[in-house]
Amino acid sequence: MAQNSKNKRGRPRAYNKEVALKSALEVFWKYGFTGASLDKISAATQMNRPSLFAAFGDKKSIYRKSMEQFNRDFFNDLETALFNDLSLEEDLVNFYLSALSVYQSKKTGPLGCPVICTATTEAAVDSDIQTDLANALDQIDLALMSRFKQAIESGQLSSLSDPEELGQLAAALLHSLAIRTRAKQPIFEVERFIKSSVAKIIENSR
Amino acid sequence: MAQNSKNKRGRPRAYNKEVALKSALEVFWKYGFTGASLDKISAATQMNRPSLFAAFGDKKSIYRKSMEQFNRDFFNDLETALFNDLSLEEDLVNFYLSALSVYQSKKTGPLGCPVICTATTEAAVDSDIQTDLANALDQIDLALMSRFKQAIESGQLSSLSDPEELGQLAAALLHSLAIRTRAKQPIFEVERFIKSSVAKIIENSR
DNA sequence: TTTTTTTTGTACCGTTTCGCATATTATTAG
DNA sequence: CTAATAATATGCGAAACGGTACAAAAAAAA
Repeated sequence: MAQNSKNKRGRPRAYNKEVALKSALEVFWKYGFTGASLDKISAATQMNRPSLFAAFGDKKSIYRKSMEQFNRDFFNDLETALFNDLSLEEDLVNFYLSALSVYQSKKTGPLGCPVICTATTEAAVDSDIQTDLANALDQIDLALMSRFKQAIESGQLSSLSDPEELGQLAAALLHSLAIRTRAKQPIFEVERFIKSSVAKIIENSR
Repeated sequence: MAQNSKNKRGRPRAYNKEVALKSALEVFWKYGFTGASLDKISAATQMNRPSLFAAFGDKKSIYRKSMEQFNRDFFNDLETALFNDLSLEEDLVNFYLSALSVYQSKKTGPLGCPVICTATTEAAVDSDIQTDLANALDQIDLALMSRFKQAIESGQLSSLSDPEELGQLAAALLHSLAIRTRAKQPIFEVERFIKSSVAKIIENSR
């Protein structure tokens, strides 16, 4: 399809929006919304401050757009793992392991979930970010609920179990994982936590 | 007792350390560590900035001390609820309800847990705060583990169940509660979440 | 080439930040 | 009443903050 679309008039931009947002995300991920200065973002994206503003708007807009992009990609990965037609237990474990690989991905040290770990602070003073966060949490709840519903319909879970309640409990595991990863609890064994918790959640609903 | 101890030389201090730290906490609770300015804290405590410094040290020290005080009080309440010699299920539900009453206590709107919701952001850039957070999480894990151990010993839970794994799963519920409260998820029913989750955790270990 | 368009790069503005230096006030000791 | 002590109150200063005005640069159109 090409149609290179580079027939535009002025000076060509030196950045790529998606790449730049990803770099901006890294800064917010580490420093949080308030702690991330535009100078740091400017350095990370290699864009001047006026270019940043022209491309994405003010600081809050950059933040929300970078989180939106992260959410989109991250959620795609999670859903792929969760709806992989394996057993419920395997799909769930893979779901958490997939999340964990992102939460631990930073070379600078594990930073947990950028949304849960930074938007939560800001949610109290900014209703837009609060809404973004609530929506992100809803999305996770719903995806898990949907997976449990599927398991009930396919007979893997008792029809007496409530998919909404199961979904919210399973989501709590993810929230905890996000926090614990960033806190770097020394004695915490992540994989044991994941496997034993998944087993407990499923076990009683057979 | 008494020995009024007010035999001190200079001008008497106009503040009470504990009360001041509590006021400072409110500011950090809402704005987070970075977002809370010393001017806001000064206004909330009705202490001048130099008095703040003389009493508690720099901003980070104020933060850590106010969180420490909160943790002490909060954890006391939680343990009281958790070790109340009721059934495991009742004690657990009361444990979460007790936490919830704090998480929702702000008139300005529910702010969740001050430690989980603000220290998490800062943990990535400050190793002291990261350690404080990790210790706080450990403390919760251990208390819950201890309660499960008690339930196993008293025969309420199967001796095959692992108290450490149960404790960490139960703690995850608390983490989730802290976040969800601050995010103000519209469709989320807290008490149903608590009761159904507690039931699921216990049910399968009978 | 010249003009037009779009982005980049430099530099600045007004505000807010934290920490501290200094002056003032209130209390006790002598 | 005076001196010593320990707090409060005022205010400064260097740095960092977010946002923007304006000039330089790079490309297409004429």
